[in-house]
Amino acid sequence: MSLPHAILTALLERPSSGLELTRRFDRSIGYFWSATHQQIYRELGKLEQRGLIRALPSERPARGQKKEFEVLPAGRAELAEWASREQESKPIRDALLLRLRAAAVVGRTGLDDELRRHLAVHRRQLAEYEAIESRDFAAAADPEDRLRRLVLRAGIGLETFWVAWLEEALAEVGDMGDAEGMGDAGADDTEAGGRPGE
Amino acid sequence: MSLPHAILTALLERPSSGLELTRRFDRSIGYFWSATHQQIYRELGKLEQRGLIRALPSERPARGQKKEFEVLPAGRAELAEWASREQESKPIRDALLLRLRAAAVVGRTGLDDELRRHLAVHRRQLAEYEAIESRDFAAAADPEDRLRRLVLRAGIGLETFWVAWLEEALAEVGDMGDAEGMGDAGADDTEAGGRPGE
DNA sequence: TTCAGCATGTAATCTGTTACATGATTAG
DNA sequence: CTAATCATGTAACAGATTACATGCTGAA
Repeated sequence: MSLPHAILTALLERPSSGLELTRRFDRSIGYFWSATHQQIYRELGKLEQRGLIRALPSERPARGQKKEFEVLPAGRAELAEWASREQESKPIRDALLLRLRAAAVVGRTGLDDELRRHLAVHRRQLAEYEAIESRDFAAAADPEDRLRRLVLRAGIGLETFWVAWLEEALAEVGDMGDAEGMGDAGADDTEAGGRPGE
Repeated sequence: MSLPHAILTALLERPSSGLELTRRFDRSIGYFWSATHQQIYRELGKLEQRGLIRALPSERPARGQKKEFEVLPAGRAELAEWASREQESKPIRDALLLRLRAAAVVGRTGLDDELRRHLAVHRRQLAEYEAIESRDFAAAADPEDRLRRLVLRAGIGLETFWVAWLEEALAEVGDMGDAEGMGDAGADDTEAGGRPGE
């Protein structure tokens, strides 16, 4: 149930049309909560029905015409309530880690190319975040900007971690030689977190 | 499309029944790809239909009776193909970061309690990973275990990051005083990654 | 006047979540 | 024999993804 709240936050920061929101989700908010335009339009419809946002009056409201939304007081209240509610964070869900685990059983074909590719992606993302930080938050003073900077620093920290881990992984994998580990080594009991209790 | 491959990996490591898989997903594999028992049973059914796994012959196959599965050669091939295929990693999707962003607009009520709560969770998880590492991977030698250890080290790195970031966040938020920032400060143009291009 | 790009939307499908249903086994 | 637990499932729904459909606007 986070997408509607992501949209409310974005609309409070600036009233926007569906496509404008989509573009902003490709950049700022979307850095940690992505959404496609289909999701956004559907959710805008629901939020309007619930009376949390409204379309700004337009001369010609029609299909293909721009339609801007703003947050109503009920929407702000709903967002404030959600933001202060207890919520558990979801566990990690990362396909690359899963693939490494699979590679331990079916072989490491193409693994180092893939690690290198991901390393390049994370290095680029890290550089982007750092550019944003020095451009927009060189002297963050008010609480609002300090909170936004904190969020950005989470992105920087995460990308920094991935870069470091991928470098470690490449060194490890490069060190293993060409043996592919295709044999049925899966019969042993070793499993991260599992040896004694399986 | 990762859940079937997570299951294939787990079954190659050890043939199991649905509930056994569920328990293993609560620990090792589930640390980075979680799944409920309903998802697992549904997926086991599909994998069996596709001829990628089969149920081990049992005396009395019936409802309520344990039913163990093993991976067929076609399943191993499918997993090997998937593991070597190019795949993009999904962007970050974290509700806590979203809530910080919302808090910048609607106020920080209850935020520091929530940060403290998350900090405790991540500290506990980090300790758990570290215990697993020293217990199961004190002397990892073969490539299979080195890959599994690498995956575990990703978990350790991520939790380490979160602990550090949450400590930083608590210091920042504690430093902001009791002003709640409820004013309509959202009308300014500042947005992480957005100032010039919005 | 046609084409590219902007803008809004629908439909189908897949994945994940929550709630519930049912049978088998074992301890008291 | 009853309750707890193990074990396998079904159903309904919510959320996310992919593909497609439609209308408007301005430039070549």
